[in-house]
Amino acid sequence: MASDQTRSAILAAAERLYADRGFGDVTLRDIVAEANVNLAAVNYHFGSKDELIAELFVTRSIQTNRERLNELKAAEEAGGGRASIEDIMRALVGPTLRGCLGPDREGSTAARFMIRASIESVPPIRRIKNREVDHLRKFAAAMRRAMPGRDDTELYWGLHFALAMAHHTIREKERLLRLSEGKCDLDDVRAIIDRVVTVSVMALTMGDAPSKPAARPVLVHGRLTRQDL
Amino acid sequence: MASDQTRSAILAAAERLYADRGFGDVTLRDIVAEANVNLAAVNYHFGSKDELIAELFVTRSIQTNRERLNELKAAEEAGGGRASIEDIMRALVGPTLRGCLGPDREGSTAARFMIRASIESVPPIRRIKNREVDHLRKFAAAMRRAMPGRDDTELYWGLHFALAMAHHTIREKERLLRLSEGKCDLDDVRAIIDRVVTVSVMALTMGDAPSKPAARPVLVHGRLTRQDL
DNA sequence: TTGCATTTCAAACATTTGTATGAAACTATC
DNA sequence: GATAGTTTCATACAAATGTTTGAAATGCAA
Repeated sequence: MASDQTRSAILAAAERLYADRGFGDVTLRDIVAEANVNLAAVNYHFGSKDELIAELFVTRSIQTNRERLNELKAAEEAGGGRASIEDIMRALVGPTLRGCLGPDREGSTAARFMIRASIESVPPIRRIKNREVDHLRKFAAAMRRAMPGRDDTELYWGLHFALAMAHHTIREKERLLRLSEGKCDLDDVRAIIDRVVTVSVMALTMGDAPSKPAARPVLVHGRLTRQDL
Repeated sequence: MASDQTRSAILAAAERLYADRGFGDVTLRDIVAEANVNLAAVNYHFGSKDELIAELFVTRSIQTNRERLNELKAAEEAGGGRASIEDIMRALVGPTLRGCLGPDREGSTAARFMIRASIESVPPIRRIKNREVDHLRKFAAAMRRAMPGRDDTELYWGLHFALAMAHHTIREKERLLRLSEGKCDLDDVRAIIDRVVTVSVMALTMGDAPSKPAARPVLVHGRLTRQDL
C-alpha cells in the first residue's frame, strides 16, 4: 500500500471517531481498527498521538480561516475596497456556523470534529489555539478600516463577543434546544448567522444611535425583518 | 482523624489541583499526596474518582445558582415584585463573572476550578451540566415577566447570548488579552459585567428602538457612560 | 535479479491509573 | 475496658494505553 494511503486512512478514521465519540474515549487502537492499518503505523507516520490530533486540527483550522478570509475579501471587493462592518462580522462567524450547524451537519465529519475540538479542548489543540491570534488580527484590521475613529478596545470586545455567540451556540446547541423546548430553530443557519451578526454590530455601534438611527444594523439575507422585532 | 477531615482534605486538594493543572493530568495519587491521606481514602469516601469530581462541581454549581437567584430575588424585591430586564441579566452573568475574573481571582480556587470545568468539560461534569436547565428556566420566567408580550424565542436567544458572552470571556480571557495587546482590561469586572449586560439587553430589546429611545439600556453601576459611546 | 530504502506487522514494553483487599488502627458506646 | 463499627493504610490488581522494536514485506532503482 502506498504510504499516503495509510496516512490518509488514519487521518480520516481518526477524524470520524473523534467527531463521533470525542477525544476522551478514542484510543489509537480504535483508530487503527477503523482505518484497517497496523497500530505502529500511527507513530510511524505521525510520530505520536498528539501530533496526529494536531495535524487534524491545523488542517481544519486553515480551512476555516481560508473560508473566512475569502468571504472577507469578497465583501471588500464588492464594497470597492472597504467592507461594511456587518459584512466583516458575517465573514467572521458565517463559515463556522454554516459548517457546524444546519440540517446537513450530520454528514460533515469535519464540522463535527471541530465542534468536539471546541468542546473538549485537548492539550495539543489548546496549544495550537493559543497562537491562533494572528488570523483574528486581520479581522481587527478590517474592522478598524470599517469603523475609523472608534476605540480599539470597543473593537476587540465586539470581535470577542461575536465569536462568543457563534461558538457558544455551537457548543451548547443541545442545551439551548432543550431550554427553549425546540422553539429556537438551530437548523435555520441563515437566521442564526443574521442574529449573531446583528447583535455583534449593535454591540460595536452602540452609542452611534439613537441620534443616527440609520447606523443601526439592518438584516439583509435573513428571515428576521423589522416587523419581527 | 475524624472522617470529615479526610473527606474535606480530599475535596480541597482535588479542587486546588484541578484548578491549577486541569483534569487531564491530575491523578488520584496527586490528590492524596496533596491532601496527605491514603490513596484508598478517595474510593472509601466518594466511591470513585468521577463521583469526587461530580461532588466538587455540584457544590460549586449550587453555590453559583444560589448567588444568581439571590441577586434576582433582591432585584425583584427592590422593583416591587418585578425586576427590570437589565437587573435580571445582571443577576444571571454577574456572579459567574465576578467569581472568575477580577484581580483577586488568583486567590479563588473555586473560581479557577469552575473555569477549568468550563474549558475541559470532563464526562462526569458534562452529565451534570446537561440537566442544569431547570435553573435557567427560572431566569426565563423572570425575563418573561419583565418583557411581557415578547416572543419566547427571542427571550431564549437573549438568555443564550448573555451566557455566551460571559462564559466565553472567562474561557478565552487569555486570548482576548493577547489579541487586544492588553487594551481590554479583564480586571475591571464591573465594566465587563456592564458590557455584557448592555449588549444582552440590546439583543433582547432590539426593535423596540429607535422609535422609543428610552427603552435603550442605560448603564447604571459601571464606568461606561454615554460619552464613552 | 540484486540491493537499498520505505513501509507494514505482530508482539512486547513500560507506565500509568483507577480500584479492590484485608489487616491494622482508631473511635465511641455500653 | 471490651466490643462493634468506622476509618486508615500498605499493597496488590487488572486493565488500558501510547510507544518501541526488530523482523518481514514491499516498492523501486540500477
